[in-house]
Parts: sequence; structure tokens; C-alpha cells
Amino acid sequence: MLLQIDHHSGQPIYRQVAEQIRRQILAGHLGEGEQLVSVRELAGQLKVNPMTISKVYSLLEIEGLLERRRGVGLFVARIRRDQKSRTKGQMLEQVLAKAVATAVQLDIPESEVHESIERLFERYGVAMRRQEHE
Amino acid sequence: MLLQIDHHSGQPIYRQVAEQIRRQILAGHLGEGEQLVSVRELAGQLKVNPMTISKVYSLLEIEGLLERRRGVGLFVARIRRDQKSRTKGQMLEQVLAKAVATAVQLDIPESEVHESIERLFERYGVAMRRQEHE
DNA sequence: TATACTGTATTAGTGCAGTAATACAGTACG
DNA sequence: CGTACTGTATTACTGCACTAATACAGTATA
Repeated sequence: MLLQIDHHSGQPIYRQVAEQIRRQILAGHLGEGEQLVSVRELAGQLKVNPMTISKVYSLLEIEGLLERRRGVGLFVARIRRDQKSRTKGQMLEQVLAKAVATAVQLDIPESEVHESIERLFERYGVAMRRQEHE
Repeated sequence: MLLQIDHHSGQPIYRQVAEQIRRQILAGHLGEGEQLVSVRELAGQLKVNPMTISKVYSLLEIEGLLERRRGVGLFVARIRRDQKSRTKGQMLEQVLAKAVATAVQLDIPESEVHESIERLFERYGVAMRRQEHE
């Protein structure tokens, strides 16, 4: 599992890690039933206190993304497809709602929002293709 | 000037106020050259320490939205149209970039993003119409 | 130049989110 | 049942963002 922390982002460590794991699960990069790296091991890799990682895992367990087995470890929970896509939809809508609110208050027309999104997607497409070649 | 503070939003006061004034300026609801309410007066209205408002004004001055005249007060700066629309565009793009990043990482297709935005705009439309009737 | 406004530099208080240390609890397995 | 793993409850430290109190500085105007 490839994780990285940006100590200068202002975002707390536990949220950065949680967000990355959450996305790996929802995107299917982290398979159902798969065991996660142990708290102490991940803490060691990231050079962070184990409690910080424990907090991350607890957070994701509450969200229903992880299942814990006492004394054994944490595993990616079985998630029903509809629930999964609903969660993904909610995450998207959360960020989009902010954007639309901004646009409305600044009197920016809907068409411009769509255009901007097209540009951004295009930019991502380019970035992805560059990544594939490396 | 109609401003409100939500003490339960978690967002600090000075940012809430700054954001609201910023949008009023960029949307043109607060005209060029117009004088702003004095620090002490606004602080009184919002029942907040004057320094908090001073901080807000300083912030907006640094952004180039306000001009200060020592001992007199603060005024909405003259902003060139192109700069204004550029600023607005940047604000929008900032929030949209996050949304697109989320979508890409979750493997959500671009079409779904556009649909979600249409829905959100529609919802806002309804809310606005309701407001007009009140 | 006195007064009644403007804004602000400085300093101090406060709360809380984030992180860490420590010690405790469950499980597997020889 | 001991050892070597799992995760975690409790407690405490720490830094910093936010807010506030106070006293100071500029300007207009009579």
C-alpha cells in the first residue's frame, strides 16, 4: 500500500491517511476481505505514533469500510455495491455542492461551470497518460 | 450590509465574515469606492471584538479587494473587470479542482459529474425562487 | 489644537485538535 | 501457558488558531 504524508499541507496526518485508504477501498484498489497493514507496522513506515494509525482505522471502521477482528487485525469490509456507489456519490456531491454554491453566489453561469470541469478533466487525462509512460 | 455568523459551523468568525464580504464585492453587490462599515460598528453589530473585524479587513486588503485610507476608513477597491472575472474564475476553479480530483480517484465518470451539477443547480434555482416570494 | 471619529500593533488568554507514551486486552500457536 | 503478535483505552503534552483587552496612531473638522 503506497501512502504518503505531506507535513506541510496543514491537513492532519490521520485525515490524510484515512482519505487515501478510503479512496483505495472505494476505487477497488484495496480488495474486499484484504487484511490491512498492522497498526504498528504502518506507524513505523510513516514514522508516526501507532495511536494515530489506530485512530485512522477506527474512523474507517465507523464508516463501515473496515471490519476488525480482535487480536487479529483489520480487514476491508464487505460492502454492497449499491452502498458503495451511494457512498461514492455522497463524497462527490459533498464537494460539488460547495462548488455550485460558490458559483451561484458569484453569479457564474452554469455553462461556465461545465466548461471548467471539462478543462479540469482534460488536464487529469493528460497527467494520467504521462504517469502510465513512466 | 447583511452579514451573519454561524457559531456552530466550526468555521472561525473572521473567515465567515471575510468570505461573505468577498463574495458581495465580487458579485457587485458592494460597489466600487463604497465605504465599508467601521470596524467598531460592525464589531458591535456582530457582537464580536473589533480586532476580529480588523483582521477581516486586513485580509481583504491584502487580496486587493479593499483599499484603506488612514484615519478615514476602508473602501472597496477599484478592480479591473478582467482581474475581477479572473479572481472569480480562480475561486471557482479552486473548489472544482477538488471535486474533479475526487471523481477521478473514485473512478466516477465525467458524465456523472455533469449530471450531479445540473441537479445541484436546479435545487438552488428552487431555493432562490422560494426566497423571492418571502 | 481638542475631540471624536477612523484603523491597528502588541500582548495575553483560551480552547481544542492532533499527537504521543504507557499500560492494558484479545488472539494464535508452539 | 508463554510468547509474540494483534488493536486500544487512558492520560498527558503541545502547539497553534482564534479571540479579546489595551493602548497607541492617523485624519477630519470645528
